[in-house]
Amino acid sequence: MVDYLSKTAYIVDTLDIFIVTDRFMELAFESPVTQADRTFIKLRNDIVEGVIPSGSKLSETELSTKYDVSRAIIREAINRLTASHLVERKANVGARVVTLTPQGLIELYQVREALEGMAARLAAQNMSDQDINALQGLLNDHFDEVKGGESYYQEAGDVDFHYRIVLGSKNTHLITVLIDGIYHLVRMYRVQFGMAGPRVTTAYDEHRHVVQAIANRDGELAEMLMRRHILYSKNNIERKLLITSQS
Amino acid sequence: MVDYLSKTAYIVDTLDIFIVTDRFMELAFESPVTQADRTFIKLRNDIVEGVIPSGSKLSETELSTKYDVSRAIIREAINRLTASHLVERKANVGARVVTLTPQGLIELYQVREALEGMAARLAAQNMSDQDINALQGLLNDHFDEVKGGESYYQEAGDVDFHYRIVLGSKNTHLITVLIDGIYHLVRMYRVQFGMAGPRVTTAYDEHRHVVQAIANRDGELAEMLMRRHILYSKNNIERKLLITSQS
DNA sequence: CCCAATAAGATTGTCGACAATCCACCACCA
DNA sequence: TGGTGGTGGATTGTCGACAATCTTATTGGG
Repeated sequence: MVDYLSKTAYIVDTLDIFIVTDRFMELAFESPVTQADRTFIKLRNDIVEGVIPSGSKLSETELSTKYDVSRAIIREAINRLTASHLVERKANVGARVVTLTPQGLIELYQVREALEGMAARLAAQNMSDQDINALQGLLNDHFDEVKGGESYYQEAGDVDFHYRIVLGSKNTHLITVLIDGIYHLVRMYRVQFGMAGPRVTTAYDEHRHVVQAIANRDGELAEMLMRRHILYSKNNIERKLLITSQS
Repeated sequence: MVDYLSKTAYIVDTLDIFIVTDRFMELAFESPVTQADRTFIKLRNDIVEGVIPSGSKLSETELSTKYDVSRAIIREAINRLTASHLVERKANVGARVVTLTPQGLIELYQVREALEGMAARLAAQNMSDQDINALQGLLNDHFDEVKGGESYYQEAGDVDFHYRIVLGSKNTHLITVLIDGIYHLVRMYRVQFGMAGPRVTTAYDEHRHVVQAIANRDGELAEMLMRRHILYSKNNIERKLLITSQS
């Protein structure tokens, strides 16, 4: 299993590297290394970005020629993607990219709410003072950006914020389920349903309150605030979905 | 991905069949079918039951002779076990069965608390009246057993109870993460740290209260009660761990 | 004309062999 | 003697071919 807390992590998305800032880079660059790893990451990225359309079939032979590896490697990659809930597989039939639905998005955010709420609670109890300081510094940087009108930085900032808190929980299960699994799906929804920027300033305030609760070592409050933050985010996305589906 | 809500589920543990009662059997018997599936289930069971000791190395060649299948199948099984957090794998080195630690048990129960709490909340909103009736009937049966002193049924009853609520959430992610992943680890801890029976009557009351909240369609309360139930359970196990480690 | 059984084609499942990597042991040198 | 570098053995990673299964098209019957 990937251990994000020590330096032995061996699988990390090459794309998230550009989202998560500086001090996590060291983790991120540690060893993808086997060919199955690389193919898995490429495939995952193509799926998340929509290069391989949602709902389409994943032919093993086709992919093996496309990515120039043997079928065994494609199979392993597909198996891992199945574990991440990015593709579904039926025995003797094949694998398909998951189809994105409003219902699926809602279910996803319900799980996020539960897990990240707990992560915030644990972070309040397990993060070092130093980590908390860094987190506050991060928020200040974001504030300057938001204030300066560079609102397109918000997405990266949001991801970074959530990553840090999840990692701060020091709970291996939480970390892997969220970072290896759910976050990729979330990003897939974001990209393919086309929801970037907004909600910048209010989200920023919510982040600040969560961090404040963590700094006060108030796990219960941190959990409540984080759950609300995610709930608002869900509502916001749902609203956007309704609008775009009407137009 | 396994779809427990429809009838297309294709991977189900053969052992859980004996734990989960009647009306889920139909789901459970649906198609294990590919050889990799069977090997995966056998291997998982041997790991959970401790036949393959916690922390031991999983040699692919050795297992392939032992289970009489090719190495490719063993590799696929190991990959799935890795996704379930039952084994850990390092590139070019090999796979090992996870080592069980008190810390790991605590982390596991933290995740359970978050996920099953949410499951109870969603079950209150998504279970059919009919399902709720069945659940209440189940509890009554358990009551008779507990009253009659057959407390060894409690473990099965407990598992059944939790399964139903998780399935009642109707949330695919919750269902797969808990049933395919976390529950097997929980059982592994139960078996190998040797913690069967007790806490029967109090746990029974807690179950009853949760069901009552669900019947009242009070999701918020159901979540709170479920979280407490799991928290108590965790504390109980921790206490036992301390005792056994002292003696 | 519609439905069912069947056969051909294509896709996934499984296997054994070869290549790349790691690990432990041993020799060699400071 | 302690450490460093290399070598041999064993294990994992990768590959292409064959077997089993599903899907689709076709043919025959009602």
